Amino acid sequence: MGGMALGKDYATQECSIARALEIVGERWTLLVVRDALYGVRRYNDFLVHLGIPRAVLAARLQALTAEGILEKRRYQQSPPRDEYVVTDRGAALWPTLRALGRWGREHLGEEQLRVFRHVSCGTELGSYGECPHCATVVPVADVLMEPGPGLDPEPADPVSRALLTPRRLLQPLETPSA
Amino acid sequence: MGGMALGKDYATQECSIARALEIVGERWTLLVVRDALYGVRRYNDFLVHLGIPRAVLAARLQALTAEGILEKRRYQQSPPRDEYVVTDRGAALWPTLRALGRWGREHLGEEQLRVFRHVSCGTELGSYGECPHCATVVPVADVLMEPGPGLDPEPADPVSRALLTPRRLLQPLETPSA
DNA sequence: ACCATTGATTCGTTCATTGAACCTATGAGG
DNA sequence: CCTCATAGGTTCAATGAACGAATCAATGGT
Repeated sequence: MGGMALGKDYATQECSIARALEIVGERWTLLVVRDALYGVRRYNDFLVHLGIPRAVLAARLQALTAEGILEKRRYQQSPPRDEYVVTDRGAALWPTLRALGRWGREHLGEEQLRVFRHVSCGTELGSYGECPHCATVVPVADVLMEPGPGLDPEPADPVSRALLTPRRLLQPLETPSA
Repeated sequence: MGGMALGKDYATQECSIARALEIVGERWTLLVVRDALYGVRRYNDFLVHLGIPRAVLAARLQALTAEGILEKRRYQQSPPRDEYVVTDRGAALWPTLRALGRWGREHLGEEQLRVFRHVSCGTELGSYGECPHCATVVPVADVLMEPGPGLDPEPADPVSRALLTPRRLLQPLETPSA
């Protein structure tokens, strides 16, 4: 199938976690998926927001597309331009990212950088992305993201600035790009 | 503090997920934590179960200890021998690993390799590690792990064999070691 | 003709991973 | 006392991946 070059797979492991990490466990990969869930779709937006080397970004986008986590789609013909959109399989990584982010905040002693709420009731999400109030798993598209108290209110790059306004996950990001 | 050498951190990222990945995002690290949650504690048991290079294992154990995810403790004096035990901070990574494993099984088309149940009622855990019957999030120590239908019933190494018997998470693994 | 934008590829340097070999401390057996 | 076995590592050369700067390609605007 895709890459799976030497040393990239956990050969001896008979484990779903290991299989998952073979796909999304490389450096930068989960941050690309995170940005995609936040609504980032364009090569240049990933680039400036992540501060990732261009070659690595190209490799990750290709690998994620090959694995069906992102989908490459042409959004304009006349200078041919492509964007990368999360698929259902990619959106299904939300609970993992939510759990990881929550662990990071609770155990690395940070201020809250982003707040995630159930859009229909306003309740803040639990560790796995569930709504404690409604006692249901919140679909990714119904998650509202707001800036938390610890987040820089005047970030340098336009993508970070666009991500300051409260927005639903998956909602495509509009970049001023000027 | 510990490592954080050049290129190991996601410098521009103001994000709890990125902070978390700086600690547990390197190759092998989450599998070491997984094994620790399964009850593996000894250098040699990690080694044979993971098939990890010795130098990398030593580096990861040291880093995880420095970050307070594992605790190094002497379990016998006379030939001085140490074991690595998960701390609360390490156990708090369970939701992340649970979410990742679930994604791996559901989206990479695998048979179920391990089954996790609420020990007090026997109900299989839901998508986000909760008990559907008791309607609570199950503490890590109350999770019962059993082999699933897809798991090899006659594995080669003694650690995998010891992990075949139903057991609670965190419960120390007894290795026949002969 | 020239410059700007978007989405990349190429390339030399640096860093991390790998696997084999070696080292240390101790105890057991002969 | 000598040797082997065990547990827990360290050292090293070779390979692979990441980094960042430079370049390229297609198009459109002025």
